Amino acid sequence: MYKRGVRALPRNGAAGNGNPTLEEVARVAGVSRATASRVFTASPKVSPKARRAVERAAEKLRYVPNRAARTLVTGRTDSVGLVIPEPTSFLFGDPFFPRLVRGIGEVLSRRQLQLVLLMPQSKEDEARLEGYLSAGHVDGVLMVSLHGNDPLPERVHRRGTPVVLGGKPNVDSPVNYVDVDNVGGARSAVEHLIKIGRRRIATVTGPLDMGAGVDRLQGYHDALRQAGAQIDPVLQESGDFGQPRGAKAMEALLHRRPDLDAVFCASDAMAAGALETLRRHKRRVPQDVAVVGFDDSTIATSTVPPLSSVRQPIEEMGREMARLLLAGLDSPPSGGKRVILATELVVRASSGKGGRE
Amino acid sequence: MYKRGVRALPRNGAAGNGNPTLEEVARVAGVSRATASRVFTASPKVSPKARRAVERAAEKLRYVPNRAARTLVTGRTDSVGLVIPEPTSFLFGDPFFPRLVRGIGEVLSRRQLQLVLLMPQSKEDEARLEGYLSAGHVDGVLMVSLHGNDPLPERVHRRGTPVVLGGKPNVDSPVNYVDVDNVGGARSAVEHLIKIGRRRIATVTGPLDMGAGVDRLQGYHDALRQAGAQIDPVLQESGDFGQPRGAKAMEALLHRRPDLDAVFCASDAMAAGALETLRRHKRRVPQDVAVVGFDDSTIATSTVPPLSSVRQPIEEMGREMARLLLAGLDSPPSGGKRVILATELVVRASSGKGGRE
DNA sequence: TTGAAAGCGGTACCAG
DNA sequence: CTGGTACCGCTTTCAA
Repeated sequence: MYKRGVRALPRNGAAGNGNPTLEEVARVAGVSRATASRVFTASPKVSPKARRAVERAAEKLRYVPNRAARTLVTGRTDSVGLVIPEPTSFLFGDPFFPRLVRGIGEVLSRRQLQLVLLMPQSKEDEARLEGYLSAGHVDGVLMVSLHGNDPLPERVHRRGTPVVLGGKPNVDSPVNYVDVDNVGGARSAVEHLIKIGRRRIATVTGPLDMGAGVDRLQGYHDALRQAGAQIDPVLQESGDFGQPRGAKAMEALLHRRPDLDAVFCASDAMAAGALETLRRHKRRVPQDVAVVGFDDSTIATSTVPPLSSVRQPIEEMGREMARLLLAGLDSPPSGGKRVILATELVVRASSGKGGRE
Repeated sequence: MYKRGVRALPRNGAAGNGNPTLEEVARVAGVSRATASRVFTASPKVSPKARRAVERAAEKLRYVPNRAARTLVTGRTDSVGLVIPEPTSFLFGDPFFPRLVRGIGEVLSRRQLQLVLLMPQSKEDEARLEGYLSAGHVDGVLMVSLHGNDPLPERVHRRGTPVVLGGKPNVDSPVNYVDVDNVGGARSAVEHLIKIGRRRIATVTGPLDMGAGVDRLQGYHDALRQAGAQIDPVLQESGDFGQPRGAKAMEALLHRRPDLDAVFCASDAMAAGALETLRRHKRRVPQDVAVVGFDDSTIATSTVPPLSSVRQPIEEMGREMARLLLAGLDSPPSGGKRVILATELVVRASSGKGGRE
């Protein structure tokens, strides 16, 4: 009874194409499949002669190992997914993401891991994505820009796939995450505004269904409270990190409190929007209204006047996420690890020299 | 002699985690593995009773089919890769990509295919990527923004993986592609400039290692030649599609030909850069110098004055790429299919009313 | 150092 | 309609 070659015609399924298999390489090299395999798994115990024979055969046949087969036995895919559930227009417009991806890529690339970016655009996409991630397409998952109480990370985590979040999840969750000190950053921004003598300090918040949005608002509150100031909801308007909403929010704030003398925006893009509105309303910046943003992105230096802003180490955040994931790849399922990175206030003309102090 | 459960301890490799297998689902459901499999492959021949039993068991065990195993036998992964070999800063900055991704995503999503974005950042990344793509991680590959004579698409194509390019490859290649009519678009832009009476028409080209760059320059030449004008290399400066280079190129052109009266830029971003430079040199647009861009992106309407530009159907290009790939997924390896989409000139103030005609 | 063989978790053919 | 079973291509004992 044969074990192979029983069929008259090759079955049509089978890895689709007629790519060479390890078996064929072994045959050409005149060794067993086991030995050939050892060559590709960098196993130590192979004679130089056998190794060369296999390498030559592989080259000749243009052999590439079938990942599905390898994954099936090793349980590894050597790739990790980065999930960003944002509309493409947002994803590609925000200067945050390229920096994050760069940081992540640096670390993963060194470990020969393939980074695949996944961008669910709808509820159905997310459902399918859960299957994709749970079914062993990737060894681990990084997720950022989660809104609301997205169940995806926990679900994937529960299936035994290592997960690291960028940004604190909204609900308490056993999933590892890396975040920047949003509370502290916002607090230092507002403290700075207080120090330069501003008293009616407004804020344009981020999306309040995201940790970053909530925390930056928290920092704003903390600083005011600590200075013994009242928290006035009229001085607070919510946004979405995008420039148009920043402009609109500023409009609303000016309407409600024409006498405000400073505004802290939870992103540079929104701060840029606020500047537009202030200009239209003939408010001088920083003389009449001081402005501080958050991110210290390229936007901050290209506005007129340049924006004071809270700098976050985004590349480092990406690197740290990747490192945390790598750690989780080797060791058994871990959870509850968190890393918080420091932020730093950068003062520029929008709240600095030329002001009225 | 047992076939299963021979080992005292479960082997540690094996799909890593202890996720439930089809075998277990079948056992719980009281049916054979074959029947259970039929339920998940949407095979018609299953009794309602058996089907329900399997579904219940699967639910209870939180079963998710192992993709590697399935792929190994079917040869399909139900995912397709989109390769964009650009630095992250460029990728995320250019308004071209979100629109393309949106178009692609629309079509793929409907077919339940997972889109994975791959962004090689270095030569090593590209080498690894070739392995990833060739090893059967994806059923098909879309590639855009290829520079020079990148061998990747042909290599992957030769391994039997369907490939569709966005943008004409530089060398003649058997790979399918979708492109917009860059030559025609550029020609109509320049014809328009001629028609409004401009005679010393300069151009800032795209990267000349890309089809889009070459073709738009070609269109510029065609229009001039057809009008019986000389082609003056002094009126030509090369760029990279990015805004800073557009500004610099304009600088150089003004220096060489202070009397130029129009400029055709191969991208809106570069046209925006050119506008900056013209403003700095106190040239009025369009009175002294008319400007036309390419892309008709959001940039075009936000500059002062708004830019005339060549509109390209980018979402449609994405959709068409996806459709072409889908066609290739079902049928045997095809090649040489090409789709060219029409472009359209949109005239705005930078070359229109208020001019000197 | 090497080869034989037992699976990894599915799919699909073949009998019944 | 169902179960038994032969693979898919590779890794990894186990013995030789």
